[in-house]
Amino acid sequence: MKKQPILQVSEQISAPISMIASPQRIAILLLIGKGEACVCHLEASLGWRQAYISQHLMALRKADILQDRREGRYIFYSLKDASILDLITASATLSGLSPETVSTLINTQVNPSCECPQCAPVLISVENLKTA
Amino acid sequence: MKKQPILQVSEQISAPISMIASPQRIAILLLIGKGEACVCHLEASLGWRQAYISQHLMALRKADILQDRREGRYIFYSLKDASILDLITASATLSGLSPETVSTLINTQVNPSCECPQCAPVLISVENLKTA
DNA sequence: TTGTTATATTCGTCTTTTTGAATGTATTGC
DNA sequence: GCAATACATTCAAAAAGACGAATATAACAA
Repeated sequence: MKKQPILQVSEQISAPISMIASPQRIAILLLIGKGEACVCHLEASLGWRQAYISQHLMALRKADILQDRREGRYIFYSLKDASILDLITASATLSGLSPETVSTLINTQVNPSCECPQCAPVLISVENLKTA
Repeated sequence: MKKQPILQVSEQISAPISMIASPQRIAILLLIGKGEACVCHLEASLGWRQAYISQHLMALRKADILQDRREGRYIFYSLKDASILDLITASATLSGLSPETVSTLINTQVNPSCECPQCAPVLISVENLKTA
């Protein structure tokens, strides 16, 4: 198969699409949304094994779609370029979903099953408040 | 792996993306663009075997991304929803390509190697013109 | 009807990707 | 130091997809 110029450009174009072309990747990206999410958060929200989630995160990080930030024992992932959400929204529209449906999913909600600093911020008891 | 609601929606969202997540599919869609293209046109432009192209066209048709129209011996394919080009453009932008680069590729140019009615319209000779 | 052209389809193999299992590493608390 | 927690990495099996070869169909022409 000869490599036509158009195929070379197409290879470049298809890179981001190919990277996120799976329900799992889409779900992870939606959960991260415009905010941050740690692995335990995704674990609690998706119900998958930790290692499995890390594999996807690793791939997305290597593809420069995600970036990570360590905070103590937790590592928070966020989108390197939020416009990847536009791509997801565009695909959702094509499959008949309303942009609103997507936006409600994009919002990073607190998950009560997750115990990371973001989902379960340390509560200050009344007694501690007094001394503060 | 349990199926969380978000995964079900993600499956729906990922359908169009997954369908076009390959350089070959992208190239074909760009060549069709907002116009029409027959298989022989794609064959001439891409330099691939006919059967191989037909396989991709068949898949894209079954996925409701393409529609076809027969005209004599030729079958012309066109996008069922031109907004799939927006998805392609969005991915191109993410990979650092300018929207202009994409638009120049989208234009359906005539290919001198293709002999379909669109690329090589029947020329009326001077003599035939006289009698017309 | 027979041949030719344009395209479709089926089948099998090969390559890639996905996913699970097991294990490794970094950080915190004791 | 040691144990526990949060996450990463490697490896291999399984599933999916890509691609080539061969063949089928549909329309036109003679």
